[in-house]
Amino acid sequence: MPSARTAPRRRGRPSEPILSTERITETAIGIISSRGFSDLTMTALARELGVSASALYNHMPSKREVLIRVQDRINQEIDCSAFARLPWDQALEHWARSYRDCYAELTALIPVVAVLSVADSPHTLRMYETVARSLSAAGWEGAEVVEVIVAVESLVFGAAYDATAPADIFDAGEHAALAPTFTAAVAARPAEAGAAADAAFDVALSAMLDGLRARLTATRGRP
Amino acid sequence: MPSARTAPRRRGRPSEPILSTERITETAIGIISSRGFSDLTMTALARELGVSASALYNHMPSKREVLIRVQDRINQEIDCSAFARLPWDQALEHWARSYRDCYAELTALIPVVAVLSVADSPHTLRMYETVARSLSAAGWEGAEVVEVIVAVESLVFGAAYDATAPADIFDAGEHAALAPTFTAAVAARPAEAGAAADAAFDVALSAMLDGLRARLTATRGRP
DNA sequence: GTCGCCTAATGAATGTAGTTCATTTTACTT
DNA sequence: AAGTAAAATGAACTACATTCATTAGGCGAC
Repeated sequence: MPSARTAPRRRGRPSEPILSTERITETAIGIISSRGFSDLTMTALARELGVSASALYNHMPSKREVLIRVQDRINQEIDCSAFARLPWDQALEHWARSYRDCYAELTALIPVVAVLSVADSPHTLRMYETVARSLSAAGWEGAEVVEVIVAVESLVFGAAYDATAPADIFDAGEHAALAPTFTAAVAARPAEAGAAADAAFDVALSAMLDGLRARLTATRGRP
Repeated sequence: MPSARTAPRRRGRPSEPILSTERITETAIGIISSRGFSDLTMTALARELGVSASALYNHMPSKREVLIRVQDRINQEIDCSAFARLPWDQALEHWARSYRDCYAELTALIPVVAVLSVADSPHTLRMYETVARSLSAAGWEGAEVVEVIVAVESLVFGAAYDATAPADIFDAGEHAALAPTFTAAVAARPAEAGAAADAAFDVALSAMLDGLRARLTATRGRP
């Protein structure tokens, strides 16, 4: 409980440093987990750390930098273990599901991470290397390796949004008469939002993997 | 040029209304197109309309509402014409490409639209109905219709981010030694960011469509 | 040893954005 | 003609990220 302090610290450098990039990053993740992404403000982060907001800027140049650190840490949670024990396609499926689950809780990070250079994120880079090795060993060649990764990742980010959408997102409301076919199809979905999103992700992911498998065997057929 | 006014308007209701939801929406789109999404502030919008910022709140309850209107208008730009003249899978491909192109320019809108109820967006709803009819006619049944739409849409949103990512997003920089396989694959990509993203989207979309085609014929094989 | 620099904190201030509110003026309704 | 609703203004409020001047401890060089 670092937020509970009795006497306000006096000015000047403390004997023992209070902050570090690691502590800031972990506290940021803690706030996101317990209170949600929108509560992650520099002020809230500072309060949680028992420090003034401006002190953060001695360790992080900007909030964006905090988010970059958070992202790299979060990506460690993505389960890449399947690549060590399963063929590329099954491993890719495990990876994609774990990836989506991670970011379904963190959709607010997607606009940041989707356009973030991997150069600043060593753990993320390690993850890509694991995937790339599996694909390469399976016969994917050259740029295709990256294209397959990007393909799955694109689906994952989009599906993460869908996973957090409210249950009634496709209810036409008063305009239902405008879209009878669509409305009927929506009515056939599971009532629970999570189940509906899961079903759609299943369809999407298995279709994409089927297509990728077909492409790989077609390519290997004519070397 | 509504932004150029000589005398500041005096207080009170004007004889002729200056604002309307339509005018606000169109001006918002104009700002996004000419100056970019980040320049779309309520203040900038008001200035462009020759009005004070608070006046906007007589017509829109929040900025979010402005974005919802913008989104519904933007979705009219998505090309759905292929559904009238091509089989479901080819039409879906045309639609997905047009959809991605639209949102590649507007990634900042994705977090809003991806979780937005269609009830407030009649044009979006009409688009879904067009797609749903084509899928339904092709033999997709019940909830599958929505699942296919969500599958393609998820890919589209993710790919839109990828399309706007900087060219060096996958450059490992000083950590290249950590990821030799991945780095080699990245080096084989087209140098130009747009071309690389297009190639990845091609792989993703054609894989997904191949998989969906296979699923449909498999289902129809055993009724 | 003490001088000076770097580091790491505080607290005040700044800038931007979205939003609210009291007020004013006009149009519309009865 | 009176009363109500609509549509503008301008000032104020809030939240947030960020900057700046200031203060104080740690530490290496003379």
